[in-house]
Amino acid sequence: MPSKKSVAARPIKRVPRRSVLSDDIYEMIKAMIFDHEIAPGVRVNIDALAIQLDVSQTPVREALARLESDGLIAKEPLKGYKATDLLSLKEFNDLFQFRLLIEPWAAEQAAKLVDNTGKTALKAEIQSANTALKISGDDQFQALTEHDARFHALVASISGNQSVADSFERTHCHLHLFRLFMANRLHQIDGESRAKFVQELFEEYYQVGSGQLAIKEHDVIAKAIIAQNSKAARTAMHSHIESSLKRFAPTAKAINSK
Amino acid sequence: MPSKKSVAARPIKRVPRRSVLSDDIYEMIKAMIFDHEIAPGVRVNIDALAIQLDVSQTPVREALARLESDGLIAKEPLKGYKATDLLSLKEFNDLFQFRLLIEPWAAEQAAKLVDNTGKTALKAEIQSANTALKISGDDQFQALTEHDARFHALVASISGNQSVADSFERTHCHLHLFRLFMANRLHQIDGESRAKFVQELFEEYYQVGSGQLAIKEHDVIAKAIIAQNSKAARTAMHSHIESSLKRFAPTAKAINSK
DNA sequence: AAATACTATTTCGTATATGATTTTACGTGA
DNA sequence: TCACGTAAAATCATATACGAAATAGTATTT
Repeated sequence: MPSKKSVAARPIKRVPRRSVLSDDIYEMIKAMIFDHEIAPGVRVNIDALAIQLDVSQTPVREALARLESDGLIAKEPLKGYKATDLLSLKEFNDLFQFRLLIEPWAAEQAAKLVDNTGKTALKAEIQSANTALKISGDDQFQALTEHDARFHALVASISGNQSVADSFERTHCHLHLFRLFMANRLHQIDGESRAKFVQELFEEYYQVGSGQLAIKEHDVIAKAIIAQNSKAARTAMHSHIESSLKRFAPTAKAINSK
Repeated sequence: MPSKKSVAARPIKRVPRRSVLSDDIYEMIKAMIFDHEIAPGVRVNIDALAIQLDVSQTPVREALARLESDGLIAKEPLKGYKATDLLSLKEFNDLFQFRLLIEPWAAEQAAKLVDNTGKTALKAEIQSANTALKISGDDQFQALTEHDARFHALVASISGNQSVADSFERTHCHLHLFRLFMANRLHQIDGESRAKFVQELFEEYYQVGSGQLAIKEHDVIAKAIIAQNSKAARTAMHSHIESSLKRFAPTAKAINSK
């Protein structure tokens, strides 16, 4: 009797769930940290989080263990997990110094090793940045930040060195920068003392100015890599990171002197 | 009635368990990977591991999630965890390239920023290396490897840049190198064809030669840092990593062409 | 009134049980 | 003999329940 059954069973598309629940939970919690739904320094209650996400504790625990490894969550034994604090000014500078050590080299290697697939990917990413620039309103900074993260990860991956690419990704630098930015913006809302100063700084400088500048610098880097000009790629990446540091420094300072 | 009880309860030393079980399990599993109790590429059965370590599945899962983040364990959804394969020749070279990017810089910074605490720690670590050299037999290589890992981590930490120190630690480079070495040695036992070649290579070259050479190079680096000669520290670290690469390359090649 | 001790509540850590998916083994048929 | 299919075993993923530890709050004592 089963011959017909096997035929009948065929159409049932076996989609072997590509991701498991704990992976989804990991991404969800990361997103919650990203947009300050879980604020820096705030305790994370496993029970409450499990209830909120409507799952059991087990996948939440696995996700938190990974996030701890990532340095996004800190664990105090027998006390609980808490979101890590925002970058101090020193950590902020250290992070950029680290990037200066590996990213210019990565860009140089990328220029040496890039193939057609890589060139296409770079062009596509630059294209998506230009699209992001046309977005207006609140989402623009997030769109630009996401492009930024993807672009730098792409260059690192084209460099061909997995160790370098991994170490860069694990800094989660764009996540940290976005958290700084968000914290600053949130901070303005209640403490309106320096409102004018910071308001201008962001609405003007970051959303438009910095965004466009960063995109233009990305463009220079991408063109150098595509042209396989390794020296140009290296120096373009170097100065991009340095000017990025300069653009973000006021934010980092403002937060740390709050 | 409880006054006497409180007095009686006093002597019970409250040792607030400094580490939690899942952390211990994490270290245990890492150690099992380290000495090939869990061989590269082999599936890790959660149930069996939990029974073997005499704990429940929960801490094992948390530990495996962290090890996955570390790149020591790979996860295939709904299939299970498996120990990552040994470094390919390319990964081996990439890893050393990565180290060349950050460690010479770290040594340079360490020389600039080192304080008395750091100097003392460096001297102590060099001392422990000389002790390790006096060990005879099977444990010597492990002792030297452990010193090696500690020394490089120490320099990275003295550099003062947490991002750099973290990214270095997370490469687990000494763990990977030791696994390569162990695999090579284990491989010789059954496949005795190239036994003489490899036997000599290790008993002679690595256990004595490479060990002593590495220690001497460490000594040069340590002295440069203590003398706060940053340029010397940088170049010493650079050439140390390069000669380390040369010493280990035959092992990496032998394994990958097995 | 202040400090200490005790109790209660919350929260974490661990263990066990259940359901879903995959792998393996076996048997039937070509 | 090989291929296909079914069934059983193993294993992963998730949920729930229980026990232990820490914090907070309250009461009592000095």
